Amino acid sequence: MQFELKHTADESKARAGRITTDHGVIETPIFMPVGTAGSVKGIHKRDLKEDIGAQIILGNTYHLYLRPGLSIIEQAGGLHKFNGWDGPILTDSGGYQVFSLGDIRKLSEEGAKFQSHIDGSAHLFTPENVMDTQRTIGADIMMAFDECTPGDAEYEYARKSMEMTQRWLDRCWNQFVKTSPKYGYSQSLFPIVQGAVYPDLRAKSAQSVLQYNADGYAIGGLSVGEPEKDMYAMIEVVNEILPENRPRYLMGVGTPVNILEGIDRGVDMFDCVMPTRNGRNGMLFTSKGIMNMRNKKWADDFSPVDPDGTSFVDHQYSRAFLRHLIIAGEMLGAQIASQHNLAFYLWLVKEARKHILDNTFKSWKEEMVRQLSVRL
RNA sequence: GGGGAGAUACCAAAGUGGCCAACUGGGUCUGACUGUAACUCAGAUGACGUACGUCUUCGUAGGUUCGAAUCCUGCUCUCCCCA
Repeated sequence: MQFELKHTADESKARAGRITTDHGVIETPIFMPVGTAGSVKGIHKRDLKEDIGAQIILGNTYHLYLRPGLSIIEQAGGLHKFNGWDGPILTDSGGYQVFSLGDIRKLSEEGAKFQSHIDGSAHLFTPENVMDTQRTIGADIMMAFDECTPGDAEYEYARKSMEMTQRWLDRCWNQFVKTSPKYGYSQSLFPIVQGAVYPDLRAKSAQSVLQYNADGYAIGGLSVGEPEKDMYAMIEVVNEILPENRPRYLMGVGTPVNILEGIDRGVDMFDCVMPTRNGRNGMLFTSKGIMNMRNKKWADDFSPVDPDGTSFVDHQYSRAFLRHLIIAGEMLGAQIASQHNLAFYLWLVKEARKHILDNTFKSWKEEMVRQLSVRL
C-alpha cells in the first residue's frame, strides 16, 4: 500500500491524497462505508460502487470470525471473493467490541475473552490470533488489536489502557511481520493511537506508534462518549505528531460535521455506521440539513428525497413515499435511506477534496458546517 | 319471531365497587443512534397547567352507594345461534 500526499489546503491542515492498494486506488479524504458482517447493510455491491462511489469498505474481524467463521472465508478465497467486493477492504480488529460488548467480555493482558453475542460461547481474542484472522479474511488494511477506551475513562484507567494497547500493538506487529498474506496481494497493518481525552497520553501514544513505520495510522477511542470539543482537541494533538506522508484514519467518526472538522485537522480516512444505521432508523443527512423522515411534515411532500442528491434514489422516490416506507417498516425504506446517506457522505468527502485542491476548503467548510446542522 | 353475547380512549383489548384518566398491543407524535449485540431504543399520546393539581370521560338516560367503567332499571345500537 502506498500513500501520496497531493496537497494541503491553505489556512487548514486539510489534505488531499491518494492511497494505492492492490485492489485499487482510494482518493483521500475518504469515507469508508461499514460492512460489519461482510455486507454494507441493505446495499448492493453495484450501488455501492457505481451509485454511491465507495472506494473502500470495512469488515469486522469479530463478527466475521463468529459468523460465517474463518473456514468458510478461507474456502471462499478471502472476503473479497466471498462478498464480491473487489475494491479495497479494511477490517476492524474487534477492538471496538472490547468497548461495545463491555458487559460480555473479560480483559486481560493476554487479550479479550468474548462471550459470543450470538450463542454465548467463549472466544479468546489475542493480538496474535487477531492478526491471523485478518490474514485469513484478507483485508487490504488490517487494524491492530486495541482497547477502545471509553470516552469518560479516568486518567489512570486511560493510561493503563493506552499502555496495554501499546504492548498489544507490539505483539500485533511481531505477528504481522512473522506471517504472510494468503491470497497473493499485500496487506498493511495500521497501529491505533489511544489515550482517551488526555493530551499527554494521546501524545505519548502517537509518539510510540511511530517506531513501526506503518503504512498508515489510526486515531481510536474517540466519539465514544466524550464531548465533541475534546475529540477535536485530541485529533489536533495526535496529528501534530503523526507523519505527513502517511494516511491518518479517525476511527468510527462520525456525523457529517465531525468529518469536515476532522478533515480540517488533517484526517484522511473515516468510517461510521451512522449513514446506514441512522438511515435505517429514518434519519437523512443532506447538504441542506438533517431530516427525520418519521416526522409528519414529510407525509405529503411529494418532492424528490433530495433534489441535490447524487444517488438515483434521491430522484426516483418522493419524500412522502420514503416516509411511508419507513413508517410501514418496509425494507425498501431502510435501503433508500441508507443509500442516500452513503451517497451523501461520499459526495461530502469528494467535495471536500475538490475544495482542498483548489484552496477553497476553509470557507466552503464553514458554510457547510452551518448548513449541515440545520434540522429540516 | 325465539335464544345468547356485547357496547371502554384513534383502533384492538384488559379492567367487573375505592389502589382507574383507566393494563397491554397497534397506530400516532417526538427524541436518541458515531471502528454495528441496533430495520433498534427511549419518552409522550382525554383537556388545561412547567408542576403539586383541576376538570371532563368507559353506548345513552336514570337509580343504588360515602364512592360506579364496574351493581340495578329503561332505552339505543352491534354481533352470534335457532326458526
